[in-house]
Amino acid sequence: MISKKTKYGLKALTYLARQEKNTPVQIEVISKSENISQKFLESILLTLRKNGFLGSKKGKGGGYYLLKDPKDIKMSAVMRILEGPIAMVPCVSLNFYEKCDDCPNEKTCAVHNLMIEVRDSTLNIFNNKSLADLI
Amino acid sequence: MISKKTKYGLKALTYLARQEKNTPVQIEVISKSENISQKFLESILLTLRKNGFLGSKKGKGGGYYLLKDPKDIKMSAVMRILEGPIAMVPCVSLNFYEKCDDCPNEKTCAVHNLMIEVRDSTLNIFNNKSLADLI
DNA sequence: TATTATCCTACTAAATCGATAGGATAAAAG
DNA sequence: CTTTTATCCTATCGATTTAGTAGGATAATA
Repeated sequence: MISKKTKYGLKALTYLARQEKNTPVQIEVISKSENISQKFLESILLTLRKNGFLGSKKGKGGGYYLLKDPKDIKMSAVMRILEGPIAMVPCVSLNFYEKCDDCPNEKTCAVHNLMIEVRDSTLNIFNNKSLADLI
Repeated sequence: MISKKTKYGLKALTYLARQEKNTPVQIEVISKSENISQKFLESILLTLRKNGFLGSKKGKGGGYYLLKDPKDIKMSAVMRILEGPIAMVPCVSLNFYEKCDDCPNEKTCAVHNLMIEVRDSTLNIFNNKSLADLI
């Protein structure tokens, strides 16, 4: 299960991707349109900006806008920023790898090998899906 | 990310599946072999028994044993008992469906449609993988 | 009757989640 | 300049979940 943070972040990104011009959209507008708590959304957009997905503008006429073409925003990149690892166990994660305390040998761990398969199939979707494909 | 409960449960099941005879194995034996807290494992095996995967025997020579042939234990069934939904959002879950509060229309929700794809690819693995395949 | 091992309920510390509060900062309008 | 607007940023918080632990009840075997 993904967190609401991730879900709301994805919804906000698709909202911005649907704008024809890359003119800034205020948090309030997105939050009302997508039924998301404004303050919560604010913190989500902030992390998306800090990670290079969004630009922002302060003051009147300000708001958030996409920095890249939706075609060039891969779902795998977005998911990793919002949700963290795509893998189901840390010992199988490509970007957030951690060794399991209980496992003496990954190679022979049944769970490990199963979860590699799951990771690959999920990654295959997220790597080949851009924000543009969501609209 | 799956919980440790799920991970430990899977490991315990594969441990039992590796036994040649279906003779009961004590919690302590599994917990030591797999480096799992004995009391925690106890509660996990209990839910696996209550859900028809394991049988148990009390007293000396007692323990847990598989009720079915490992070939007939589908990963999807195990995952649903241990972890819950396989889907990444409740509105896409086949067995644990819940409507999203914020979403007026599932059909047009970009996140919804993306997560259906992910669910199907994950389910495709778990449905076609039995406990026997893990060994 | 003693031993062994599961059964079962309740509790808990720590982490995470989904926000909320409130002021600082910067840009634009008047 | 001053007011307005909107993002920036830190801190806090209640609820829930996670990963166990405690301790006794129950049942089977020797």
